[in-house]
Amino acid sequence: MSTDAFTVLAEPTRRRILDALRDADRSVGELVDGLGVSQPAVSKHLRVLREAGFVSCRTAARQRIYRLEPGPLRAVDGWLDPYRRLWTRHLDALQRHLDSQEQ
Amino acid sequence: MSTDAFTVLAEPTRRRILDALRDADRSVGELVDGLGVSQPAVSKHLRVLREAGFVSCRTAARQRIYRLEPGPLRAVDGWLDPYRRLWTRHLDALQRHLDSQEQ
DNA sequence: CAGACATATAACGGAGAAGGCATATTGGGT
DNA sequence: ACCCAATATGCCTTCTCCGTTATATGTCTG
Repeated sequence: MSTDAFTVLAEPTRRRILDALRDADRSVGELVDGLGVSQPAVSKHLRVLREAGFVSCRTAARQRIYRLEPGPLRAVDGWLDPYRRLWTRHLDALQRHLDSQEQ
Repeated sequence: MSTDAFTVLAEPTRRRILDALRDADRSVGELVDGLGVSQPAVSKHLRVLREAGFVSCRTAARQRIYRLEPGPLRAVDGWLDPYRRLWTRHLDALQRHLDSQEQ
C-alpha cells in the first residue's frame, strides 16, 4: 500500500534520494554510488517513493531512470499553508501580548 | 533526544495536535478531548513536539498550556524551497521533452 | 541462446516507536 | 498539612521498518 507523504519523508535516505534527483534524473546505480547504502536498500526506498508518487521511472536499455515528480511535495507545501501565518503575518497587539506571557 | 522535524511530523496524532493548536493555545486536557487518545499518549506526543521545538508550554494554575511555535515548520518550509521550482517554473522545451519521454 | 549486467524481491534479524496501564510528580484549594 | 486535580513518566508488549545477504527477473551482447 502507498504510504503517506510525511512518513515517506521521515526517512533520511529517502530525502537524500530526492535531493539527488533534484538536479537530474538518475539510474539506480548512480543513486547507489554516493549514497553509501546497498543496492537492495536503494531499490526498496525507490519503491516506496514510487508508490507514494514522489518519483516516476522509465526504462532505458538495462537501466531504470528515476525522476522526481512534484505531486506529493506540492501536497506537503499545501499542508503547510495554514501554518504560514505563524511567521508571515504581522504581529498584532494580541499576538504581542501572548508573546509577553510566555516564559 | 530531540527528533528531527520530519520524523515528528510523520505521526498522524502529532499532526492533529498541531492542527488543534493552530487556532488557539490549549491545555493538555483540551487536547485529550477531541483527540480520542489516552492522556499519557498525548503527553508523550507533546514531549516530542516540545523537544523538537514545535510547541512551547507555559504553566497556568494547575494546567499546562501548549502553544504552537513557528521554528521547525519554517525549517520544513525552507527544506521545501529548492523543490518549488518543480511546480512553479515554466516548462521549457527540455522539460517538455522529458515529459514526453516518460510513460 | 548463453553469460553478464542492472534492478527487483525474499527472507531474516534487530532496533525503535506507539499505545495502554499503572504510578509518580506537581500545584492548589480548604 | 491533606487531598484532589492535572500532567508527566516507567514499564511492557506489539508492530513496523530499516538494512544486509541471497536469490529471482529481466534484458542486452557476443
